[in-house]
Formats: sequence, structure tokens, C-alpha cells
Amino acid sequence: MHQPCKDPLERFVEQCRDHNLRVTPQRTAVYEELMSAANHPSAELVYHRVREKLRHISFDTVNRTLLKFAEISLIGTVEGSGEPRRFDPDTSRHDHVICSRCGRIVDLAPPAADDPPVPPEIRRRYLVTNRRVVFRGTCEACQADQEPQGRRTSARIR
Amino acid sequence: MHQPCKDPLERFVEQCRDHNLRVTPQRTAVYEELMSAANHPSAELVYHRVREKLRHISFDTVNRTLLKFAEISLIGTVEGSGEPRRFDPDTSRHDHVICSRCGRIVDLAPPAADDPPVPPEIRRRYLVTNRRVVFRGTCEACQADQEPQGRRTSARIR
DNA sequence: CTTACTGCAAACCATTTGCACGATC
DNA sequence: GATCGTGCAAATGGTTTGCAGTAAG
Repeated sequence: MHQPCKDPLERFVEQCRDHNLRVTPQRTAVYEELMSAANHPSAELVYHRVREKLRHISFDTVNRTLLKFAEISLIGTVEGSGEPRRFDPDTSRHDHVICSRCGRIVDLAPPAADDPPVPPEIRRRYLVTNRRVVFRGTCEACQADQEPQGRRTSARIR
Repeated sequence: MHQPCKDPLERFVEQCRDHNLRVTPQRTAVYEELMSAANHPSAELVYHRVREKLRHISFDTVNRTLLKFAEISLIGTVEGSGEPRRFDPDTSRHDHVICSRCGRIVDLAPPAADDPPVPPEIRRRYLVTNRRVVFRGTCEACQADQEPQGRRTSARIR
């Protein structure tokens, strides 16, 4: 082998094998496109871009592929996106814990001190009005519940 | 007056006046319901609950009311929710800045040290797999852009 | 009495599902 | 060659819009 650091494509093929997913031209194209994407694209956007390479690919394939990739944690999703809008009666500064399994959101008091600072370049270029820390994980109830479920790949953080 | 601290209902009526919104039984019911709601409900859920009091209220009214409340910052929304799903090629620990106006999401390197800690009770009850700081505000381009737009109420934070 | 709000219906958009054909392993 | 993936089409679910009737200020 002559590649000391594993390139993304290799990681992709490896992950597919680990999860019994076949390596198809469509999946490869979607993966490559997403890896070169700068800004957290929607399925729609990935579809339009991939289409320049694989002119006959369907939207459904792109969407299913992205969902599948997220399921095996090859990629991530922006928390909240793709789910029905939810309202928050509390407009004061506070944090959230979201259960990735059941979707329940629990409020957290913000840290007594040491609120995460707005980075200087961001404060200069944005009119920042809101800040929140979002934790994702599996709640007690869902841990107890045995139902088979997607994304179980990720490891606990400290 | 005999109310030293302003109660929520009063705040509601005041905010309505400030924004030329009429105080209707429907709006009042939606507001009261949301204020007593524990868990970041969807429009659908608020609708079902409000319906127990105002049996003839329509879903559309509930939904529009919630949207209107969010627009004038009487309530908040869970970031990302209600928008098309977006994918993130980067699975490593990083933060996000979201422009509330155009929706663009920009990545931020996580703080060098002092990552927001998972509160102890949460670490005990959740299998936490992911943590992110989310800033919301208006990006340069959108600040320059004059188009009239909703939510412009909130003040800059530091 | 003016202007905004509500309720109903239809439109819209993103996402999901079922199925037959085709491709990968 | 068996199984999984793809593409098409239709269904679904949440959200949005237009409009005529109704109510708040």
C-alpha cells in the first residue's frame, strides 16, 4: 500500500463493505459530490449537482443514498432539519438535548458562566442574535426500548 | 395596578398591540396552551390540545398564529425544524452559524479548549453522542439586502 | 365601519413507499 | 444467480395560499 493517510473514497468503500452496501456508480457520485460540497446541501441540491455527472440518476436515488449514508454515520445531518417545525415557548437563553431516536427535546439551563463565545470574525460579519448548545444522544426510555433502529454507530462523548 | 411582575398574558396582549395584531380568542388560547406546554410542540400538537378548549378552531389558524408569534419573537422555533433536511459531509466535532434570513449554514472550528460540558444529570440519563454550538443571526449579504423580511425584532448578543 | 382574522379548500413542496427492472457481488 | 439498488410513479405529510365570510378595534 502506498497511501499513508486514508483518502475519503477509500473510507467510503470500506464503510459500504462494513454495512453490506453495494458500491454503485450512483452512490460513488453522491458521495464525491457531497464531500466537495461547501454548504450543507439539501437532497435537492445534491441531486442537481450530481446530475451533471450522471445525467440519468433520479432524485429518489440521491435522497435514499444520502439517508442511507446518514444512517451509517458516513455523513451527518443538520439537527432539526427535515422534521416538522417545533415551537419553543421559552425565548430566553437556554440549551437543548435532543434524543436522536424519539426526537424529544429537553431544555437545559445555560452554563452558569462560560457561555460559548461568538468567534470574533463571526461577530464582525454577522448580527448574531441567538446562541444555543445542542446535545444529541439517546434518552433513557429509548435506550431501554429494544426496537431495531438506525444510527447506532456513534460512540459516547465526554 | 396590583401586579408587580408582568404575567405572560399581559405580555402577550402588549406584544399584540405593539405589532397591530388583534387579540382574538383563538390567539389567546394558542398562546396559553403553548406557554403551558412542556416539550417544544409541533403545530399539529398545539392544535389538538387547543381544540379541547376551542372545539371549532382550525388547524390553519393555529399554524398561522404560531408562525406569527415566532415572527414577532413572542416565541421561538427550534432551529432547523420545518426546513428541508440538510446534510453535513463533516462528521467531526464542529459548530454552526445559521443566517436566519437566507438559511445559509457556515461551519466553525470548535473552541480550542472549553468545549461546552455535558451537564452531569444529562450524562447520566443520555447516551450523548454529539455536541454542537449553534449561533443564529443575519449574515453580511442579508444585512445589506433591503428586502422586507420577517423577524427583525431581536437584539444583537455579545 | 374599517381592517384584520378565521375557516375551508386547494395547492404546494419535500419526503416516503411499492414495485418491476437492472446491476453488483 | 441471489440479493440489493435504481428509477418511476403514486401516496403521504407538513406547510402555505386564496378567498369569502366574520369579528376586533
